Amino acid sequence: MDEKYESLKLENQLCFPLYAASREIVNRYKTALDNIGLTYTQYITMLVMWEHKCISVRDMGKLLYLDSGTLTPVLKKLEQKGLVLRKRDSSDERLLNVTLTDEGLALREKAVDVPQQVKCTLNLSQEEAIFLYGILQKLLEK
Amino acid sequence: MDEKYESLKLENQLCFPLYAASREIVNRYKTALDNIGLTYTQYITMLVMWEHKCISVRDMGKLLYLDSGTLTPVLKKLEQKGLVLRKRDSSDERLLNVTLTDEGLALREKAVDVPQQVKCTLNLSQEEAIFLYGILQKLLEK
DNA sequence: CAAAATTTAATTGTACGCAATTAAATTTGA
DNA sequence: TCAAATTTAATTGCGTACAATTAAATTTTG
Repeated sequence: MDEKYESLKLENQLCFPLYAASREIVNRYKTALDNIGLTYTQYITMLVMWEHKCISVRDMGKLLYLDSGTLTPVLKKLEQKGLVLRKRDSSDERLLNVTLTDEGLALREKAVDVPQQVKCTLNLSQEEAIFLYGILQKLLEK
Repeated sequence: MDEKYESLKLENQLCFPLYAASREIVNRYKTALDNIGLTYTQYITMLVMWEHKCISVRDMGKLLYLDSGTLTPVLKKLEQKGLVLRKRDSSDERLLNVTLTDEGLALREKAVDVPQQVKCTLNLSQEEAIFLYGILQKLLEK
């Protein structure tokens, strides 16, 4: 009788637990990130900086799937904190290069055990984690 | 040498693809939801309304893992659109009951093929979808 | 019973995300 | 070559998320 609307039940949505779990995990980072003075978005931005040392906003956006509308204010905040520098590329003034400062690099020492702190609070087996990672990558493919 | 920082590489984070995939999926709902005039948050709120007809903000919050800080403005917007009514519970004035209007119920007819429209754009097999669902539920457990 | 504790929704303030637009720099192509 | 198209970051505006606080209603407890 109500079969017609079966697909609209919350429990039949795949999107919803994905959305809820994402927020839940970001929340579990909160305590660990508070200790190093970063928000989650600032943290993943710093993960990119620690790997690349210098990168354009464009390339950062590709790695994080975020546009300048989101990144510009985040990067300005990180600059305020003294963790990065923002400077136009001399050979292409459209590009803005973001570079890691000594202070930004130093923060990595404090961030190094953040992943472990959070992993402890998750209930996934190694196998589940790997499978989940694979599926999520597939979802992210264009 | 750099092993110490291996855990801080973006590709070794489980949280990041979860966060990125969640945003990606919400985005894939955009076109279908634009057609019925809802945002994603308004949509999942309406999913609850279509199932329950009448529910308190408190219970809605438990189902969606959202607090009144998020829900109050969403529900006010849905009320503006004429899709729901907001009224204090007569036996406990602390509670605010949200009820579906005829217009809100009518919108379900237009929403009924939203899930199918979005599912088409995903690349997951039935098995993968079920496994993903199970893992996400596990993540959402307290 | 009455004071204290709890529950509930709303409000306030901060920080995203993202679409759309703008403006500047660069590249392309007739 | 130089006008048109493209690329890039910034800006603007809207809609969440969420912590912290507030205020009202209810429940608990001494």
